[in-house]
Amino acid sequence: MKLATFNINGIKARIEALPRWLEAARPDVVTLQEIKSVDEAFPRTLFEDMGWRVETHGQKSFNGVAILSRLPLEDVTRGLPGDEADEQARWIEATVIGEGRAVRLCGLYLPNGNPVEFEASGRPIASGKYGYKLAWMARMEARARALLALEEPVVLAGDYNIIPQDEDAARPEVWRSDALALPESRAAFRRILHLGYTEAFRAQVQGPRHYSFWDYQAGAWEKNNGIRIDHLLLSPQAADLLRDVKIDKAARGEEKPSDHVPVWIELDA
DNA sequence: ATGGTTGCGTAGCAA
Repeated sequence: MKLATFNINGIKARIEALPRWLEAARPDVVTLQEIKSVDEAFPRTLFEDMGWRVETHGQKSFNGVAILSRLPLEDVTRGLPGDEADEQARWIEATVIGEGRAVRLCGLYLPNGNPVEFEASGRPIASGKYGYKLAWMARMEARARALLALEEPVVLAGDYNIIPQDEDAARPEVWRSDALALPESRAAFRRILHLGYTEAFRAQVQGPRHYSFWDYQAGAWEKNNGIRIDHLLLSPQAADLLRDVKIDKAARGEEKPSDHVPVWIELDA
């Protein structure tokens, strides 16, 4: 089973690039982030005509996640539990029915968290967008813990807006006081990992200069000034099935690209 | 130091 995650930065803007990538990469399932569309405006039939099942959790103008699948999906749920008042569309789950076995798949778009406010002492203040990010991650930790209790293959795939370590940025010094790299953000990410998840990419690839996002500005792509913020976390039962992982870097160099590239894994399922 | 870009939606925010 080939599972991918792809922050497309707007379905309307990627109406050509996304189908092109799907045809070339042929994943079985894809979680999409930043569809930036309400469910009714998502071009569902375009993908259904290509053979994809389509499940969206959209929102006007911002955020929005979706799952496209060639395999059957069951028990689709929308929204991250833990805050009924949260209206941001950043979480979708489905059970993917593979040939061998089923995988519980979560597609997530973790809050960016910028701008961060600081006290005079230099300590970040956990309020506003940064506070929302940390609170959201605490809710995700609870959901990730509950999913582990299933003792089944679980994949948490998406745009985490977390640079896990300095080696995951071309210019780590630029990100020191950014919500994507602040110690509290990284610690919250590690807390989820340390529940018992495996980060798929780092299970197979070591070392610097592996990125999944390059800013549109200031020639970031041309200078390879990127960051690695799109991740797939695997429960132990999923990690045991991991065969291959790849960041599809070439997608960033194609026509009208997203600022993120797809990351995919191959599971023995 | 500043501006550098793209998307959504048609101003200004988000990233």
